[in-house]
Amino acid sequence: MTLLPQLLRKQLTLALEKTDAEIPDGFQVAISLAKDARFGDYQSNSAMILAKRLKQNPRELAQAVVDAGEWDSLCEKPEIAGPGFINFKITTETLQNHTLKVFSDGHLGVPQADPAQTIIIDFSAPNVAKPMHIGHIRSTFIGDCLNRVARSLGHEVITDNHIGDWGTQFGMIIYGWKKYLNKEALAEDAIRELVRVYRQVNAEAKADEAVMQACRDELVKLQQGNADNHAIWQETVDLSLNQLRSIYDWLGISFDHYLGESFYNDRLGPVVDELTEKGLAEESDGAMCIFFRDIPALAEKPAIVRKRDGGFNYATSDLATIDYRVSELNADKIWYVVGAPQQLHFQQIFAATKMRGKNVDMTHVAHGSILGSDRKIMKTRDGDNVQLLDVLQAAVERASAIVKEKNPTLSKDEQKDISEAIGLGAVKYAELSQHRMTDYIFSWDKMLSFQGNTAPYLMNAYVRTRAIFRKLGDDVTFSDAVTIEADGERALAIKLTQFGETVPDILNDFRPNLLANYLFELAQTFHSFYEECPILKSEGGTRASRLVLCELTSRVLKQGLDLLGIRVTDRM
RNA sequence: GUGCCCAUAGCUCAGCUGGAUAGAGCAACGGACUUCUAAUCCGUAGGUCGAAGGUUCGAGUCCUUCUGGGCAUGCCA
Repeated sequence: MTLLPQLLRKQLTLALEKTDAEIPDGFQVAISLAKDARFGDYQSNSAMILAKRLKQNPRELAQAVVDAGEWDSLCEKPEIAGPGFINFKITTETLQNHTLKVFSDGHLGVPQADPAQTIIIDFSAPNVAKPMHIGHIRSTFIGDCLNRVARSLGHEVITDNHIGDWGTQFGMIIYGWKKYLNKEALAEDAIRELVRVYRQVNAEAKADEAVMQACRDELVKLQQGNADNHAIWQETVDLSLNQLRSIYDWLGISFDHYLGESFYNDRLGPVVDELTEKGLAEESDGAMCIFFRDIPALAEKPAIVRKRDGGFNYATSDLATIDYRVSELNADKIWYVVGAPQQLHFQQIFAATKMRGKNVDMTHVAHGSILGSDRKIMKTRDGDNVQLLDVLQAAVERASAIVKEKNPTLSKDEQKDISEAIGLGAVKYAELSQHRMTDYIFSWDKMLSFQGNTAPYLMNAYVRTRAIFRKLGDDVTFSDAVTIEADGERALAIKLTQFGETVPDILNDFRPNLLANYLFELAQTFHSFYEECPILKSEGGTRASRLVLCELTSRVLKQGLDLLGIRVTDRM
């Protein structure tokens, strides 16, 4: 279905072509939301932009365009304001019809991508044998949201959790496993026990060179394929993954693949060989490096693909990963949802991929950092960061206390279900409603806030819609007419039609917060409508129309929140 | 040294490719619940958009310089 701004753009373009203005090549008119509802629904600044290029009077050009246009029933005759703004107000008739179209559209007005593309999203990527801490929520929630949005637009999405399951830390883990492991504790909470063992060995190794050497020996044995060490490593990975999966399950997040670093082990050597044969990598100070001499920003920043000691770096691993994704997974695009500090690394591997002649569109979807109370980044290595699970549990507990207080008659199961939806939703929304590049200091208040611009506010709007239909019973047949009279009805209807404009926008710059903002505004608009326009107490066509608006709000909120990874419940 | 990111109300943050009187939430103050869930609504108050220049009819947004923070910068990932 065609969105309202698209219809306006088409008419505006036709109008412009009828004037005698000389339109520069490639110039396209643009329609945006009206800055202020008093001006109308949509506006175009294109007359001013064009007039500037043509050195004409912007107001006169705007007037000529408006006069030349045929606006029919789409909108009132556009008004010109200020230096040359063109303001559009959709007619009531068009808005009513369009609202019905959205209501009967299976995608709620969201246009489907054509052609659909195969997109790999690489996100979350925690390390094995370590607990996820609060810093992991950014990549995890943003990645999951982009996955949901891209799928809803009709793309073929493959989610891949590129876990850190290989590396030097396994020397210490294996050494500790053999010497200090408590099997019972391992069965109880594997990651906790692995961390305990790792820390103990780490402390010893720092103090005792012999222990350090023993760890290195264990690592070498692992790398050379020693059966015992490989079995220990495998069990460590399996146990850790089980625990990670249970958190992902709780969060409603799933991955198509868990192709971690170890998966690419035997592909690293061949990558370096190929780079060397093609002359892309060269020896420097004993290491094999790719130089980017043609790219000023990277001219003095080579990427090391093989260390002096023969070991490989994560640049090598990422190049091998790209090969697999392109040749085996047929990726058109790869999105890396990884923190901003790794920008240089991605510039390098993207540049290297281009030099290798691979044709794949890659984006580093960077995000800011979560800072500790000392304003320092919470790094994965430090053990004493706030753990993700602790935050999630605290949020659910807090929600549970409030649910019990507000709605004591609910069954135990319902209370649990609702508390989880609210608590987990609140934490997700706190993350996703913020611009992804903003750094912020971790705050329990922020994560556990349930008032104002939060997930429970949006969920509450949904609950209000369901309460009405619960009261009405099952036998609701929706009217095939929407009549818009009250201000609250008009504001809600136009807002509802804008869901389909918002969702594709998210992927323009990978911004889940645009959707969060939209849904918050929708909920606000609905709450105002709800206060102003009684539904069940109204009659006839008004009632029927309001029920449609209410049901459509319900659907858009549910679907919109689902795209953020947030679940709704019928009561709360 | 070089590069990237950030600085907006008391606090936490929006502000899309330059556009109209810079917006929310929290906190504060004043109203609205025998009513479709008040986790709500309505209203009041709160700002030299870090500083100084520049481009433009128009700058929170673009350019330059400066200040103050964060991060990255050849053998961890």
